[in-house]
Amino acid sequence: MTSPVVSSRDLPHPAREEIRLESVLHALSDPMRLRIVRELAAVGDELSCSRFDLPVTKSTTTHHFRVLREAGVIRQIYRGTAKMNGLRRDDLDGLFPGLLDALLDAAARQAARVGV
Amino acid sequence: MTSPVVSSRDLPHPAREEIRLESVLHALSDPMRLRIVRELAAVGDELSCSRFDLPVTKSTTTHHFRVLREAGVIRQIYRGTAKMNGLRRDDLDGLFPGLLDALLDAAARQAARVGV
DNA sequence: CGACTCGTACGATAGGCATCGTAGTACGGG
DNA sequence: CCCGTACTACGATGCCTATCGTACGAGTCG
Repeated sequence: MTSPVVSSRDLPHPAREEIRLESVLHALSDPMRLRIVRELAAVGDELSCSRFDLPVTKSTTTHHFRVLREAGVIRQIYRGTAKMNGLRRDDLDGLFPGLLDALLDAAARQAARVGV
Repeated sequence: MTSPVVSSRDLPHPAREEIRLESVLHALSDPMRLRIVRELAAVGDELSCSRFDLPVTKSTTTHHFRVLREAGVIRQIYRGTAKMNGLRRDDLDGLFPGLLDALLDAAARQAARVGV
């Protein structure tokens, strides 16, 4: 059978059962990463890394996306030269029902309170 | 009027409006501190530090309680030689409705899944 | 007072991590 | 085939932090 590889480069993701709450919380405890996740949730679709306008260098951006991926918060796949990022909403909702929405709501409330 | 000081030693707590989501998530991203908060929520009352049987020294325990207090997750007051710890549920619920319950539920689910 | 318990303070240590810069790899288009 | 774009890898740096041990302070009880 022909190989089902979509892209030649694959990225390691934790399986749903391997996702740890502590790692998710740690990933979201960084302002830059929380911002990324909020933006992903707002768009509701996959976004390439370059679509984010973060006040850090590309190296640092790569680092943050890797932390989010290894924590199981986002899924990353290569599509051409772009690296698409999507929230693992189904996995997170399956493991921790209501948590992601509560977190996003909390972040939105704080943003509204403190000022974007 | 006579001074309303209950105990001679007072501890610094962030006001409700000063509590930051990132700090709360960071505080709860440590297994030891998540365990403390889960126990506090389960009991539903104040507990002295010594009521917790944690696999770390007393110095480290003190450190974890301080992180939780400075993040605004718990409130600590001295009562005699004991230092009582209580969840700041009203403040957290006021700032981030549903978040604490979602977090506690998520922690309980993971504990049930992985094994206490 | 004196002993004991509870918790703190301080220093040390080892590891983690957010950030950067530079050099490099993968892919797509002319 | 060469170039540009997108992202990575690696090393450095400075800061934060989880942990410990020891020495100390504050209360309580005999």
